[in-house]
Amino acid sequence: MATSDPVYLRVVEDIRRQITDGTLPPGAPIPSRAQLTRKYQVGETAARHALRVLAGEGLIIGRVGSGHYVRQRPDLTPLHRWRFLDHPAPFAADLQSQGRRVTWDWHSEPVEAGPVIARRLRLPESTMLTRTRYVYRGDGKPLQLATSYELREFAPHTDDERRSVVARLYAHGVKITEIVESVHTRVPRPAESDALDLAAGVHVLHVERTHWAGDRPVETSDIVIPGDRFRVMYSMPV
Amino acid sequence: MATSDPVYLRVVEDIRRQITDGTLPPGAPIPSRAQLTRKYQVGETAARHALRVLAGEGLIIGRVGSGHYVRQRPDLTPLHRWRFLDHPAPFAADLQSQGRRVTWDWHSEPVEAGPVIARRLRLPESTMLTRTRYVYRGDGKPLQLATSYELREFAPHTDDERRSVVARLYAHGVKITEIVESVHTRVPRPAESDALDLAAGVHVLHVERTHWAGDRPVETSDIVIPGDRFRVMYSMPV
DNA sequence: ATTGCAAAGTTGGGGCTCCAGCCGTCATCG
DNA sequence: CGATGACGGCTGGAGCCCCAACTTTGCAAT
Repeated sequence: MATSDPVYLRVVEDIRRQITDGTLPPGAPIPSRAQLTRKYQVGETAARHALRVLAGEGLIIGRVGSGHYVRQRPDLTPLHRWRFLDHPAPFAADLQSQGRRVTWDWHSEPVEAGPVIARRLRLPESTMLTRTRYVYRGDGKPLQLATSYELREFAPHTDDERRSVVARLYAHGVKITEIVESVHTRVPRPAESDALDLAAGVHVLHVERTHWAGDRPVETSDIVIPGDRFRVMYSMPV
Repeated sequence: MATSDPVYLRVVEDIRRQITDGTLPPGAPIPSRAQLTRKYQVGETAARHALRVLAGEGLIIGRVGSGHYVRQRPDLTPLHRWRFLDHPAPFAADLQSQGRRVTWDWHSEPVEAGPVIARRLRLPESTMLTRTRYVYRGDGKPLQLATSYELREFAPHTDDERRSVVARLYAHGVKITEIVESVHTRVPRPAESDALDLAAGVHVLHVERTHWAGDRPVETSDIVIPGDRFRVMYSMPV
């Protein structure tokens, strides 16, 4: 705008425009630091900063040794961690710190993908998937519903495999390059109210998470957490 | 964790701990770049990066020429902009770009603060405040309810003054040093459903915004925007 | 006592450089 | 023909430096 706009902004705005208008589609490589300095006639510092800003906005993702790429869902801000309103600790850590027992409930019977999951995994609706369900419990009451879906060949067998999706898929030769999370609050569905034993009017936080290997979604999960006890808050990795 | 943790993390973790455990209260000054390099025996680059990361987490705020300070609400992530799900433009810009008429509806009759607003402004409940209400309309239907409260002496008189809170208060010798926003989605209250003519089951986005001058809150506002058309998303300034 | 001003300190933008560790590719060797 | 290893490119961490713009402070002059 002004006569003396920061130099790095020129780079940021140009690349941002190319991503939002589709010139650079999801997965497309962004020029490297060295290339940017030549292309925009800026110093390396400005080029680095521009890349960091774009990564902070969730438009691109940097992969060490490889380069920067347009994220699969540049429209969704990456979630770094979220917090309870009256609790400084991140949610996952919070569960542990309160000494709540976590039980694993794994369903190995294959299920049909269905329209929602099929769209997220780019598969035909009739594809048979493995459904893994974790139910976190504390004081005997369910605290969270988490269901993940993946191809049967990736199904976990040991408890260790159940713990880390990334490590398990890596063992199958599938390398997770990106995790996309979409978070919002909403009214719980009847089935969720039932399962979580919710009082009327209580909201839930809904997290949709998809693991990508390159341009291919390979695993997706839904987490439903009851509560008006927190607000969704984001903290960006810098 | 590992043997070779980044240097800047030591600084980040130490300051973060001091903020979360109350050693550094809201408003407290953070050591400057030069002081950090001496105190932690790190380079200036590491010190700067540490400050940037903490600012990115919403724990501290940098003021040019003055220094870095603990934010008044380090528990709330600062909102940079938010987006529609199916719209790349930020919300405010979006309204303008769609050519929607914005009407100003300013109530000069003083109102009592009441418990919620009084707590946010740290005033007695009986304090008489000026209530300024903006109602954005498009196609004749209300699009957004925004109500802001402030001391009567700061009341706006011209349309220009109504536009910028920061500029108006500055004219009164009150300098805004920080803006704290808390955002969440929820079920609309009956009065809001009425005013915004909402269908049953439609959620609203609720933004609570407070302007701070030093350690004193001087103006606060509530914005209620209807819609399941968007998700709350944050993009941190880096 | 009040005003004005200069000096010192601080942030944010920017430049340059070096290096470890990682990734891909390509050529060479068994 | 397949495996191995070397090499170049890339990111992220880190160091040092310079400067403009801004704030704060303290001193000096009115």
